[in-house]
Parts: sequence; C-alpha cells; structure tokens
Amino acid sequence: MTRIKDVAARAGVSTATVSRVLNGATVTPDLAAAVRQAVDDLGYTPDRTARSLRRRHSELIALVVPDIENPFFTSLARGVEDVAREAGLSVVLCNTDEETAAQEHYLRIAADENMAGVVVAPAGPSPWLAKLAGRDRAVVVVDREVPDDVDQVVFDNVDLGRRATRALVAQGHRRIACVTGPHATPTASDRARGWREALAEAGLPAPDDLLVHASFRVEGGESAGRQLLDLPERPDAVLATNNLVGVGVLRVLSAAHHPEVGLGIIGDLPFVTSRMDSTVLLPLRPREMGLTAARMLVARIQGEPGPARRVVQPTRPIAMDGTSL
Amino acid sequence: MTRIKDVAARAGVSTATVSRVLNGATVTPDLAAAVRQAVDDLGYTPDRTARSLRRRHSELIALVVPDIENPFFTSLARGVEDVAREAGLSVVLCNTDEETAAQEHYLRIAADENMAGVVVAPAGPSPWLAKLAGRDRAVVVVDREVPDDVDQVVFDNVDLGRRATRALVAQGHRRIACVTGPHATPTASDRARGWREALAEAGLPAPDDLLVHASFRVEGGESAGRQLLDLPERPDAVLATNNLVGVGVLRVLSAAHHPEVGLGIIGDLPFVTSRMDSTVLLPLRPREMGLTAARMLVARIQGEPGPARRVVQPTRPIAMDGTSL
DNA sequence: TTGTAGGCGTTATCAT
DNA sequence: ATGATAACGCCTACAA
Repeated sequence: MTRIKDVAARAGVSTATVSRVLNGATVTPDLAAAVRQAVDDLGYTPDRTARSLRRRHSELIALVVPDIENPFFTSLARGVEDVAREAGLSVVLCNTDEETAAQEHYLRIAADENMAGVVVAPAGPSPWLAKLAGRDRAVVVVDREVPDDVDQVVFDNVDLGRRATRALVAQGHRRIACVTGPHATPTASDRARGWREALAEAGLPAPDDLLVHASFRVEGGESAGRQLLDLPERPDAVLATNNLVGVGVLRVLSAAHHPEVGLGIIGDLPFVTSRMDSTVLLPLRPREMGLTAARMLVARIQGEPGPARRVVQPTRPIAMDGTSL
Repeated sequence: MTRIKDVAARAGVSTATVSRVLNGATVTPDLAAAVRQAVDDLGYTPDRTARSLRRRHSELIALVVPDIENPFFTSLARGVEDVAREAGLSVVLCNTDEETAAQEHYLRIAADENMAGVVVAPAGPSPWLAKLAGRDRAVVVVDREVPDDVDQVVFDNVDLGRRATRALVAQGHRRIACVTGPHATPTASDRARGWREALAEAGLPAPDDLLVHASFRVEGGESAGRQLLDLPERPDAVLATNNLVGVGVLRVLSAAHHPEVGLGIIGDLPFVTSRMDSTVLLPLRPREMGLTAARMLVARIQGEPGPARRVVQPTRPIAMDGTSL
C-alpha cells in the first residue's frame, strides 16, 4: 500500500507537509500543488485507523436501531445517512433486534472503535448511554425517550394517540380498540395513553379488553387483531399505534372481510397493497426525524456546547382515504 | 480511559502479558487469572483502532447494498449479521442508492478503515472490487453477478424467470407481460430472459410491448403496470421480476379492479396486505443468501485459500394462492 | 512555512 | 513463559 511517506518522497517534501496539505493547514502553493499531484499519481488515501488512533476519534458514527427490517428505521437511517455524508461521516448501522444485550454490545464497540458519535433508538435502558456521554462522545437518542441526560428527538406520542383516536371518533366509531406495543416501549404506552385520553374526552368507554399490548411486529398486529375480532362485543374500529402492527391488523381485517371495521394507523406504510379508503393514517416521516437527529449529532461532534436538548419532531396532519395507495 | 498499561500495572505484569491473555497465547494460570481480574475491575476493553492499526485489519466488515429500504436487502443484512456476530465481527451497513459513485466511496472507506472484508450487492461495475481483492482483503459479491474474479453468491435468475412464467402459463394465461428492472441490472435482464424462454417453450409470443424495463422500485412497478393496462391488447397476466415492482403492479391491479389479470412475483412480500389468492409467488429467502455470503467471507478472512467461487443460492419452490397472507 | 521527532494503544519480535 | 521495545501510519508540538 501507498503511505504518506511515499507521497512525501514523490513530492520531495516531508510527511508533515503532506499531512498539512491534506488537512488544510497553510502551505506554500507550489509545494501544495506538488503534493496534490503526488497524491493523485499514487491514488493515496490516508489510513483511517492510524488517523483515528492519532486524532482520538474516527469518522464513523453508529446508528443503533431495534429492528432493521422495520421500514420506519430504514427510512430514519436514510435521513441520518444523508446528513452524515454531508459532514464527511460514514454511518455504521447496527441492529439490536430489541435486545438490550445486543444494544450494549454495539454501544461498547462504538466506544472502542472511537466512533465520533452514536444515534440510538433504544431497545431498553442502557448504562452505556451515560458512559458514552461521560467520555464526551456525541450521543443522540431517537424515537424512544430515555431518562438519561442526553440529546433526544422524539414524537409527541400522547398527542399522536389522541389525534388518531379523535379522527376515528369523528368518523362515527363508538367502540374503538387499541393495539399497541410492549409496556416497556415508551412510544407504545404513550400512544395508548393518548387513545385513552381521547376516548375519555369523547365520553366513550375504554374497557381493558379493548387495549391489547402486542409485539411491535406484523405478527403482533395479526394476533391482536384476531383477538379483538373474537371479542363478544366486537369493536367497530381499531387503532394500531405502529406501522407493522397496522399491517398485521389490516391483514386480519381484510382476510376476515370486515370492511365495516374502522382502522387508524400511526406510521407509514410504504409497501401496503390494499385499498385503504377510509383508513385514518398518521404519517411520521421517519426520514425527517433522522435528519434532525443527525444534525444535532454533527453539531455536537463539531463541538457545540450546551445542556442536553429534547426536541419534539413535528408530524404531518392526518390523512384519510388511502392517500398512500 | 483505561489502557492496557493500567491493567498491566494493576496485575503486576507487563503489557505484553496482558495482550497475550486477551489474545489467547500461553500464560501461566496465576498470572492469567490476575490479569483477568484486573480487566474486570477496570472494565477494560482494548482500543480497536490501535488494535486495527497494529494487526493491519479491523473486526468490521462492510455490507454494501443498493437500496436499504428494500426488505430484500435488510433481510439479507440480517443473515450476514448473524454469521458475522458468530465470528466476532460487526457489520457496517452501507447504502449506495444504486449509484456507483457512492458504491466506490464506501468500498474505498472499507479499504481505508482496514475492514476485514466486504459483502457487496453491486449497483454497477466497480474497479474497487478488483483493488480490494488485490490487496487481499476478503470480498464476496451477492445477488448481482459481476465479471470480476471474486467470490459470488447469486440466484439462477434465468431459471427463476422461467419457472414463474411457466406457472402463469399453467394457470391458463396466454398473453403474459413482464415488468423487470434496468437493462444494466443482471438480475433484471436474466429474469426477463427466463420469461422469454418460457414463453417460447410454450409457443406463446413475446412481443416487445409486453416487456417493460422499469426501475426496481414500487413506483417503477406502478407506472409499468399502468402502461400495460393501457395497451390496446391488454395482457392477461403480468410477471413482476422483483418484490418492489411486484408491490407496484399489485397496487395498480387492485386499484383498477382487475382481479382477472394473473400475477407472478419473484421475491418476498413481507408487508403485503391484500389477498393474493391465485398469485404466483417465488420466494427468494434473502436471509439465506446473506448467510451463505457471510460464511464464505468469514472463511476467506480466516485464511481459506483457493480460487474464487461462484455459488448458486437455491430457492424454495413456487407458492400459489397467497401463502404469505 | 517547513522539517524533525515523539507519541496515540496495541501487538509482535527478540531476548532472557 | 515473560518483559522490554520496536513497529503500525498518522498528526502535531517544537525547533529552525
């Protein structure tokens, strides 16, 4: 491989001068030109491990997500990536499969690789978040709120639940069920809280059997949907608080031929194929969330001071009648 | 931060001994125990940039894919990740957005970061593939064949096209269209070739206007689907040669209420919501392909010699009548 | 402005 | 088997 000393030799200068040209320090134009010529001739690019060792941090950032097969997170990843590339950083995408052990594993690696920063959608509580922040590495938490004192980008999940439920109420539904994620997932419990609040607001009951906690996956939505359809007093509408759960419920409803049951979905459905005429859709635009988070991270990496910030990512207004088709 | 010298001091040994304990060289049991104790006490983990610099390669592998929002590639990524983790490697996921420039960018980074290896689903021809192989770094190409002399894992795409088409013929369709990807994408052209061959085999015509080259995206399938429905002689079946294109065509067909038009799809549809009663589905199981590719890569990283191998990834038999619902 | 030289943290060589 | 020490390739005081 070609190293910095090769470039120096070819350009007839010292390695220090080559380094300075590459890093934008002041160098006499002729010398700089000679160096650049030599760099081109040899196709030289700096060894990033050596650079990282010396600079004490790399040009990599980690994006840690709980489910890489969920389009929400891939879309978020696109947003992060776009900002990162702009800033000369490359993104390492890590999938935790909703396991905190895997999450800690990846956060530790990020630390040991001296990565410039980390964007995390946490699968659960994480001691390493604080450790990373403590070693003053940039950390931004997205989507799922944590108690730690770090930068965060989240939705107003209670409000999302409220708005989606209100729309179903406005459609005339009176017995509205809610399928949400695990208790421990803050987006799941907050959106369910919004659902409960909106029902109370409308003077409608929210009996226990109308709230189902499933996994935030397609199968979770399917089994929850079946469970609700089997209820003695079947609901006349269902709110799915997440995109995958929405797909599951949608499958059950269309397979069971229950078009009269109303449906609300919080989240985006990029690959849905059925008509969704009167479905209440609340798009979250995860890519925008990724942009926001990455911008905050880049600012921190570039040395922005100040206390941890908590940003609420705005969402688009509700859409009815299958705009996504 | 805690360094190897801190551990050495605490255990009362030299840094060399600590390193040996960590890397499994032979050390007297007592000393080894003392070292391990010190490591635990201090919560020491080696700095991976320093290690990479010294060892000449890191414990990262790159997975370069053309479209991270395509479930095919996220599922493939899961497969790669599972094998990699088993081998103590972490995966850096890179999205090229079907741009060869981005692809070259990431391959260069993989080289400059001294990553242990690279799995690439190429967006196009790539000089860096040869360069990496030349620097004897492990390289495995997946899904889309390249002329380079590197390890490859591909489907028998011509056969996939043939089998899907034959199934549509067997359903009684006589005028079968084909929506495929860009000419330059080998999976697209090969599957279209299989379609053409199967039609010839059945004595059916394959006029030019029944073959549409679209982008391998949902919108590509939608516009191609509309174009086919607008034909003076409308096809009685459509073969979509990729999952996203399949979603697009499916949307157009269901929106236009043309249940009588047959449909075949090569690929998996994890988020489909409509009933697909008589649809011909050819699952590809991308996760398995990821497993195969990662196993080959790990073997090479561990020093397996021998010429480049070209492996054909087997696929499941055809499924009819909406097993995916 | 430029060059010399030391050090980032680890592993590998070479003595012992 | 263990310890001292020289690299790995780069950046950055410091000196000139």
